[in-house]
Amino acid sequence: MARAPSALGLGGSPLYRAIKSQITENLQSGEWGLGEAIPSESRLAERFHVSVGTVRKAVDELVAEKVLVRQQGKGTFVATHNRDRTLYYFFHIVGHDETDKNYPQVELLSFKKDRAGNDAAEQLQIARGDPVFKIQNLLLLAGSPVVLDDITIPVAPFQDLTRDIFKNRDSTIYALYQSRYGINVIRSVERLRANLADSACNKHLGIRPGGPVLEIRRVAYTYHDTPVELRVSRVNTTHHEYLSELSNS
Amino acid sequence: MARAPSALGLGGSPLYRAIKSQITENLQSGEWGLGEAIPSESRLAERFHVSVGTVRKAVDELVAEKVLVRQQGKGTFVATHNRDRTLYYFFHIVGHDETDKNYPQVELLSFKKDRAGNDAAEQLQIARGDPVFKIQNLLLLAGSPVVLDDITIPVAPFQDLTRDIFKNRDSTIYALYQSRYGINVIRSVERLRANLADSACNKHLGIRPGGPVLEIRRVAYTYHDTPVELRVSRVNTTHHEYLSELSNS
DNA sequence: TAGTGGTCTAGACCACCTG
DNA sequence: AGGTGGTCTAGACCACTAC
Repeated sequence: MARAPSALGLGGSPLYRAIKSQITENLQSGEWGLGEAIPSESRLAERFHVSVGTVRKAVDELVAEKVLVRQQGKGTFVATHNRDRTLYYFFHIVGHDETDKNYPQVELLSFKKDRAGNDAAEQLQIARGDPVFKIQNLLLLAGSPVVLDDITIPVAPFQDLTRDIFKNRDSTIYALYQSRYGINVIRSVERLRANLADSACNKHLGIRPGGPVLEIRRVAYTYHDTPVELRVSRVNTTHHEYLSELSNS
Repeated sequence: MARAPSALGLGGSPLYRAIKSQITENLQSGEWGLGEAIPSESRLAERFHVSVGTVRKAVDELVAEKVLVRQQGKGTFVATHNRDRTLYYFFHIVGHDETDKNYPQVELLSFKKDRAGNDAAEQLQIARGDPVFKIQNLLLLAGSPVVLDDITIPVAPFQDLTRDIFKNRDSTIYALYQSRYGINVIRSVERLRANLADSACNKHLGIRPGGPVLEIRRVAYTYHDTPVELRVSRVNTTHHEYLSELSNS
């Protein structure tokens, strides 16, 4: 019953990786939209001329990467960046007693077009002076200001973005990137350090000058390790903290 | 060619979970020691009376949990908590430019037996007043003091631990827990906040009083979510920072 | 009842390592 | 050459969901 091995596995990589790539391409091309079901495993197996087991292995990895979601008896669906998912995947600020499970309230402080400085250009892998959007957000938890976000994104992938579009988004910022611009944030690197409050922290977070403030510098990436966004957050850790869970599964 | 389904899958859970449990038990009982190879997949399949594919699925999960390590052509080995692995899995302090790939130098400042206070008791899920070891460590990176660790562990699982055993360990602290006490740290939860330096930070980390210091409170867990260790770290983030990578794979 | 994902089997060949 | 893990196939039955 053996079949031709590696029939499609060009470049020496296993077949299921090739299948995974093809599925990813269909995802990116929009053939299967957000939240929709993709074809059943047996149909995919026919379409790609491989066995169901091979499709399963490809889908397994995409599920592990949270790109797809399986539902037994129903089908396999394209994951969406909704509040339940993204927010708590990339948002790590909780109350000291961790009871804070409310969504943060967001206040847009400023939205402007600017040019990339040295640091932003390097982090976003664009040229210095390239146009970027600079956005300042204030996050309130249980009514009090806790996080001050300075977001920098290149203009290029977000051409038609305006203050109104940004402000009137339905859900999270990453959901906006995904639904309107087809950009899927799948990875982030955060660097944290302790600082002393400057006037902005004092003004917006109510930390007294010279008080402690947690600074988080995050770069968010999409496929192929392409940087999408640089975000510098300043956190008032008087009643909240940054939560990092490291498990193995 | 069908076989009796769920022949061993007691309790409604899939067979490969049962196999996984049996492998884990053999691991914990010490039948297969650290760094040793476990029997080949075909032998395990015979031993447990299942097919190789089922064994593979069980081993897959244990590999994902970093309990086992596969090496093509050689075999499957029991993971060890050596510097290459644990250290960089649970140690997140890097230089601002991330060039710091040197092992930290450790200086033991104090080691004493004490009784658990309210907070430690709660975090470690033991009774208030239960005996604990309290250990203070100073970590130097590139020669300068950067991290001050206050470690609290229950005496119970570490009965015969002494200052000498602790100080003269071969490798990392978690490797000691594993090799001498059979306790495998597999998960940790860290909570970070910004503080102002106290006298201890000033004395050991050279931060001026009132300077910013990053505080990390970590609880490390072994199997069944049993807490093993409470560790409060104070970090001088003048030239170093806490690195958190969140990917999906 | 029909379709989907979830589990399990049995056996093939490949890539890699060791002797 | 023989053993090990890595990939792939083909087909079975189960559990769940929808109609």
